Amino acid sequence: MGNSDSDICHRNMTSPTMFHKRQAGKSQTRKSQTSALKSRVMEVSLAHFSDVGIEQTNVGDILQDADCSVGSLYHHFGSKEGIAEALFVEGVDHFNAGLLAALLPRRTASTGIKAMVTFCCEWVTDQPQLAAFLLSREIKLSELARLELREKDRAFGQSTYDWFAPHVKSGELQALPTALYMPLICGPTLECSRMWLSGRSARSPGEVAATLAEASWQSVRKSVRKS
Amino acid sequence: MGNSDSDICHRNMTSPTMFHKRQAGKSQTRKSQTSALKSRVMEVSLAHFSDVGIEQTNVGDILQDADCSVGSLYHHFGSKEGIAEALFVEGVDHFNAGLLAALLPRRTASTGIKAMVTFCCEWVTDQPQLAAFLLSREIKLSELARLELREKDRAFGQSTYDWFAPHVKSGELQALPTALYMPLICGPTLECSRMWLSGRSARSPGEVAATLAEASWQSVRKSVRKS
DNA sequence: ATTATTACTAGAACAAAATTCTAGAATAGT
DNA sequence: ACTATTCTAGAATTTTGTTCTAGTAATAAT
Repeated sequence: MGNSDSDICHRNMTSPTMFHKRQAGKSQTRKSQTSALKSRVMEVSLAHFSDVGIEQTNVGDILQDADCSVGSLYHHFGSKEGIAEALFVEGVDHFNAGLLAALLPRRTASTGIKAMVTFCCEWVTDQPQLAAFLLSREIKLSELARLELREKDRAFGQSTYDWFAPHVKSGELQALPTALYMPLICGPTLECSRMWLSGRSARSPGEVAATLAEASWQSVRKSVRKS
Repeated sequence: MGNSDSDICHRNMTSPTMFHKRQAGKSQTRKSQTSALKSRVMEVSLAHFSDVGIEQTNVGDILQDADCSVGSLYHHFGSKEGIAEALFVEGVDHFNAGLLAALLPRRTASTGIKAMVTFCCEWVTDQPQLAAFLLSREIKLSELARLELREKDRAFGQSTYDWFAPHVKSGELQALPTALYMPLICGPTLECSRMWLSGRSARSPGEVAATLAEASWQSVRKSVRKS
């Protein structure tokens, strides 16, 4: 309302560009610059998130450390939680893929189960920051990401179940509700990981991998006891 | 600087009281009113926290739902995180106390371990909100609370270990690094709980308690296999 | 009983931080 | 060449957590 010729006081009085501070990489394609920017933001954010938590991390620091502008960040991620969401999905993907790669080639029930546990232990020990982020907080996901993740979860569950089924049939593995295999096999390891990552335990999962693998195997194998 | 008689524009121009909206409970003692206020805040906060997370919860909503003033809230809790901290400590206390109460009276290794698992399952199923809050986020604790909790953790670990030790000696339980007992016994259950609480699994821990108890027992018992 | 001290309540003011908004630059598509 | 789209930029805005001053009830001290 009340726009006149003399009304020169627009919302933005300054020209936001003139020349760009950040066009350093002159010869690079825009595409690669963009994807580099996104990974920089995610990397920097992960460091902050796993250090002080999402809430305590402020966007300004991410901007500064990743040498990114407000506009770019909100263009690519939508919000601070959006960054967390992207990290979460990427992390789950990476973990699931690795676990399957460790499991599928095994031919016996015992080696398969133990490979799963061992993989968990190594993965957590190898990338403690990402592990801490995935294990310590439940991210508030958007509806879209929730569905995407649900589907991936389903596919992952199916793949593992396809591997389990023959061994259940052959009597090596107990027949259990599908939803119990993962918790029984990886639950103890993940719990140890949480302890270690939060400093409540000194022993890294890597150090106790063999013990955990044996114990978890005992919890799901089918066996007749002596006593 | 520059205070004069005419400088009547103080920081607070309004009298914040005059009469109080909230003095409804006339006959109650101040003490009980206060503690009622604190529990109201904690109850309301838990609902919000477990629903949308600490970050997404805004203080204004808590204030409104708990019918509390800004001043009171910050007097009692110091900050939003302070409320979370209080909830966390209270929750851990309650859980640990319950677990010990379930474990200590048992006389055999088998019944003790199974009682622990069963208790976990029931506790989570009985108070899903508190469980979701405790399981899904790692709270940023103050130094004071961290130490307090560390000490409680130590005492709890000691109590459980005192119960375990004789059974290890008698050969019923495996001799394991101390830090592994809890993860092996409760890890699968807690993992199932997370699944259920986040809607990824339909089966409540309560429904699968017996199966979990048996499996966890197999993972820590000492036994000679037939095969 | 009177006063001093402390614990608590109240909400306006403040500060800090997240996000929106407008606009310009690079790129892709026609 | 021109149009549409994606991306970058940072000032402006909004939101939200927290501080601050002031007043009230309860308790302790004199």
